[in-house]
This record gives sequence, structure tokens and C-alpha cells, in this order.
Amino acid sequence: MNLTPLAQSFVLHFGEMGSRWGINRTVGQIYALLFVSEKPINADEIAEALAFSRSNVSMGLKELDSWRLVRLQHLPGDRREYFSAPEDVWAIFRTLADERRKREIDPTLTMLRDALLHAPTNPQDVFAQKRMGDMHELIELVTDWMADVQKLDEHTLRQLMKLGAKAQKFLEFKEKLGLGGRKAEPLPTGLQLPAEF
Amino acid sequence: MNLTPLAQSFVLHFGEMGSRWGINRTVGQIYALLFVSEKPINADEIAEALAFSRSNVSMGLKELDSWRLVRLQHLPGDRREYFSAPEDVWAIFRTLADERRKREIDPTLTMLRDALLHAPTNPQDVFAQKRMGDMHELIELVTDWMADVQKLDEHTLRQLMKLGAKAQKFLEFKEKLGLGGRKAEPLPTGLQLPAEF
DNA sequence: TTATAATTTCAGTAATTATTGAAATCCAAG
DNA sequence: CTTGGATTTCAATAATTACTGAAATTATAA
Repeated sequence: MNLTPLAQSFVLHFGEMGSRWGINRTVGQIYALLFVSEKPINADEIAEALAFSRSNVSMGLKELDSWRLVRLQHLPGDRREYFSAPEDVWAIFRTLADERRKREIDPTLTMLRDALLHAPTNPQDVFAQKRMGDMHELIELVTDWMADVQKLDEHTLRQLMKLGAKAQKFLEFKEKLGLGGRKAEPLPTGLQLPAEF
Repeated sequence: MNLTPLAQSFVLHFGEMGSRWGINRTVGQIYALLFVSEKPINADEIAEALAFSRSNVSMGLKELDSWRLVRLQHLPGDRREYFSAPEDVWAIFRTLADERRKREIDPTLTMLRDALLHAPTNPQDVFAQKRMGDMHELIELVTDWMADVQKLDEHTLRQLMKLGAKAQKFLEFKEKLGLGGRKAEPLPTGLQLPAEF
């Protein structure tokens, strides 16, 4: 297992970015290696390719497993465990978004909800609760929306994203029409726009 | 400057989450304190409230400044610097998204673009480049889209998010119609949907 | 200017996190 | 079962990151 210069630079980059992404160098490099490997590889091969100790690789794989970013499989006639990174980048994106939400956002939402539960007993807390309420509302709105978006299949998601700011234009347009609760107008095809539109 | 139990728990939470968010305890706590403070506060008050050294507070504020998360101002008749967290949570969200993109994503996009520049010289690199291409395409699509979304003002953004998965339904609906390049149909109001719709 | 309050820098130290090798555990083949 | 390779755990240590206090710098009021 020796890396080509291309794979090498990719792996090293992931190692260095790791700290910014909240994972360590080992974990970043292992993931990068798996990502660009055509075939599943075992822990010894990883340790050799990246010059990490076998135990460090074990830790790293455990961490990647907790992020649900690696798949474990067995090769016939070989009792060692082989690892690979799922191939569908859209699925990876979803996994990553889910895990980050769970680790980086949900605890804060819980804390905020608790904090907002009790009536404030002094002016500072009145203000603080207002701020926390703003924060809570925003985070909840954004994460719920992200959760919705994440449910979309690749095709629809691609469309939505390519649409980009055009969706904004549509909303602004809709505003201009002053549509409060208009009924859906029949289109020439005979089908109707969903009620929300 | 002593904290109420409510502010205390908020501040401690931010300190602990800091490591998951890529900032340290000091920075997290300072930001949290500023966020729930009605009035701007100076570095000495921060140091006292959080029991950090004055120099640590200086470092933390510098870091927050680099994230563009604090505002510096002067109070009449006082030469000390007073800090506050901007009040508009939507603006904060935008700032945060911009900075994270710059720090956590842009370097990787650059690396990927470089890696994709040169023709592969062996089968492993052919595969690796395909993977990197997939990753690059996805990241670019998502970040460009996020950049578009971020440009929206609070009102429009709120609408878009509340719309949630409904946008999906609309896209699916549009699909069903089999609309390749149809012309916009006149609506009863006389106005027209933007060409993209 | 000068004096001095305010802030930042930085080298030293503390605390945390990452990594290793050895020992323990697990697990499939015989 | 038992054996031996495969994997994980864990205590020791290396490396990194956070934090402090003293010194240096900056900036404002007199």
C-alpha cells in the first residue's frame, strides 16, 4: 500500500483540515484514504500506508464508525475486516449533516429550551431569555428546514440547488401578487399547483 | 459583573460546546456572555465575570473579532473598549456561515481543483480523480446554493424555510408536467412567473 | 510632549488531546 | 474446546493547545 502523489496530497489535506472539522489528523487521513480507494482495505494496510500505529488506526476507525462514515465488510477466505467509504457522496452529505446536527446543535437546542422554561426573576434574565428565544427560533427553523431538504433524493436536491436564488425571486414575485390565501389557479394542463403555491 | 444562574448555564454550555464548534472554552464563554448582555461590556468585566486572566480575554476577543462576531465601541468619557454581540441573529447566522465556508470548505475546494487539473497517470489516480470530482461537484453545488440562500433578507429566508419540503413537492409537480422549456403562461393577474418557473 | 491607563504580545507552564506498545479480549478455523 | 490471528483497550508518553503573568506596546488625557 503506497500512495500515489495525488492520493498523498488528498490524504494530507484531510489530515490538516481535520482539526478545523472537529476530527483529528488520523481520522481525517484514514477517511481520505478510504474515500479514494477503489477497493476496501484492512486496518493493517491503512496503518502501513499512513504510518500510524495499528492501535491508532483502530481508534480512528472506531471514530469514523461513530460518524457512520465507513462500511465494514469481510472478504471471502480472509478473516480480517475490510473498510470502505460509502460511494454515494449525497448520502455522505446527509450522514454528515445528521451527525453534526446531533453533536453540535441538538444539545444547544435542549439547553435553550430548558432555559426558556422558567419565568425570569430579574431584568437581566428577561433580556437574556429574549436573546435565547431568538437564537432558539432561528436554530430550530434552520435545522428543521435542513432536515426537510436532506430528505430529498439526489435528483430533486440537485434541481433545488441549481434553482438557487431563483426560488427567492419566486417568493418575491408571489409577494408582489399579494397572494394571501388564493386558491390554486388551474393551469393549462389541467393539473394544479400544490395549495402552498 | 456577576452572572445570574440563567446566564451562567448559558455561558457554561457555550464553553463546553466550544470544542465541538472549533473554538475554545474561553472564546465560547466570552461570546455567550456578550450575547446575553444588554449593554456592551469591557474586557475587565469579562475577565472578572468568567474568571479568566485579562490576557486570555484579550486573545478570546481577538479570535471573536477574526470571526466578525463582536462589535467594538467606546463609551463617552471612558477610554476602555466595550464589546457587544450584534443583535440580529440572522446576520450572525450569515457571518458564521461565511466564515465557516472560508475556513472549512474553501481550502478543500482549492485543493480539489488543483488535484483535478492534471491528467491521471495510473489506474488508481483515475479512480481517485473520479471520487474527487464527485466531491468537488457536490461541495461546490451546496456552497454556491448556500451562498445564494444567505443573500436573502430575513423575511424571504423565513418564508423559504417555512416552505420547507413544500419546495420539493413543487419541483416534483413541475417534473410531472414534463416541462422542458415551456414558456411562462400568463396568470390571471396579468403578471408572469419568472422564466425559470 | 509626558504620564498613565488600556491593551496586546509572548515566553513559560498547565491542561488537554493524540499516539503508541503491550496486554487483554475477541473470534473463527481446526 | 483450543489455538492463533485479529482487534481493542488502556496506561504511559508525546504533541498540541490553552492559559497566565510579566513585559512591551499603544493610545488618550492632561
